[in-house]
Amino acid sequence: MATTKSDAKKEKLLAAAGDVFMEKGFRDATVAEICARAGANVSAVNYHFGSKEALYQESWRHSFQQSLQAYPVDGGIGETAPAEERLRGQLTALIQRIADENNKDFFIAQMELAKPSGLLQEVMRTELIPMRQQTLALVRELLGPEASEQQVHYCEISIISMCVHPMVMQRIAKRTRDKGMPAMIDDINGFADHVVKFALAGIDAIRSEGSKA
Amino acid sequence: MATTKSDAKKEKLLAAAGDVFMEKGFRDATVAEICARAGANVSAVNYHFGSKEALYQESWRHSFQQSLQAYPVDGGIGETAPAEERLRGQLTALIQRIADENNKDFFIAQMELAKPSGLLQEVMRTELIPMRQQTLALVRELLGPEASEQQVHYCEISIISMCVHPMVMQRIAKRTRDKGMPAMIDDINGFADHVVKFALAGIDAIRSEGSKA
DNA sequence: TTGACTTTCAAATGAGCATTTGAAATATTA
DNA sequence: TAATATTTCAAATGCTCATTTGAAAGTCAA
Repeated sequence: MATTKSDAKKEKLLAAAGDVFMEKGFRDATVAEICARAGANVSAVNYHFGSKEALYQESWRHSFQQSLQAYPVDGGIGETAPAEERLRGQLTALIQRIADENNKDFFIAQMELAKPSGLLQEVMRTELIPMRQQTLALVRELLGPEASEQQVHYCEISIISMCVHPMVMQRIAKRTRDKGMPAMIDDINGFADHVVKFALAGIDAIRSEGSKA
Repeated sequence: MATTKSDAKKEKLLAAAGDVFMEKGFRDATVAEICARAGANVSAVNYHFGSKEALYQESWRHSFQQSLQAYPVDGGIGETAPAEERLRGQLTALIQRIADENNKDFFIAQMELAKPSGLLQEVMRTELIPMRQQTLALVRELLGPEASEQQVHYCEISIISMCVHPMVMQRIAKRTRDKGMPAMIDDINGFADHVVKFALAGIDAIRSEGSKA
């Protein structure tokens, strides 16, 4: 069975590719560098994956699976817990997931959003949208049956933004070793608490303004 | 005076460059395309600006000046207005600024953050940081003198994120003609109102928890 | 108009890179 | 072990650009 050794090499290529794509983006990553880091010959990529593009897609999927496994969407909070706790679970998991420097998928996705190569569009849609549905449902529950769809929608956007944007910026700042930004968010759990508190207060305010003020 | 005609051409190049850099990013934008759109010869870029890199920096600065002129940071709310109103002014201006499809600077900045070329780092720092100081000061005022620096900091991050992230995503969705996303935020002012309400509620909640609960 | 500029142009030049190739090395199977 | 299939390799190959070049047009001042 040749697969065992061959698979090990593919694994190494996937890992190296994830790193390089995260650092440089699809266009600026070179096959040569990926192969060098994986200790392989330049032609390994084409041999094992067919093309740089195919490797890109594979490597993102690979990273995504890993990161979801490490941080389940619900944050380990069961469905029977009160809604506030479930929100805390989801947001904390999301924040931790982005903060974890081993996770490449979120970062690659960010670049992909900023300048789509088109290569991940399909993969991302099928993977990411179901995740947001869960938060949407939870927000709807917290807002109560009176709330309009638009209110639910706006709240969900606000809440996700409070998690995603700061954490992505944080990682960027770290990467660029920006001395102007002195470790903005040092305590991940503290920040997650802040976001949950802020979010719940916001939801309450919108809720009490009635269905479209 | 040759400058008059020469300046007109430079202006055209700057505009075309802004468009192309916004659509493709620095790396994928080609000098050939920029010149074609500006109705100029390929060597025009090097003749007028020295290099593609220099054009990139110039064109960002140019876009930034334009967009700040169109949307002053304070949103036209004077310093004597109550803090809540000044916050509304700042956030509304920021949201409108990003939403305006004539503004390229924010979008280019987004790509630059996701994958820094290093070319804008200095320009952006000097331009963007002073802007955030204003929001920071306002949030500090709203939180009251009891609030810790960390609370001020976290709140400012949350609020800016609620403005920036959704609007950037919105423009991305529009650009990619994403049929999955049906015009998420149709009413800019309505969304701005939502954000202000949400933000003020969050600030209140943090304020009433005391200086670090 | 003439002579000194500035600006435009089409055609090189040359660098960077993904991908191909065909031979060599290595593993698998019988 | 010999025949066959898989995997690696160094060296092409060929493409896409940014930038250069030197000549041709334009422009201006006298």
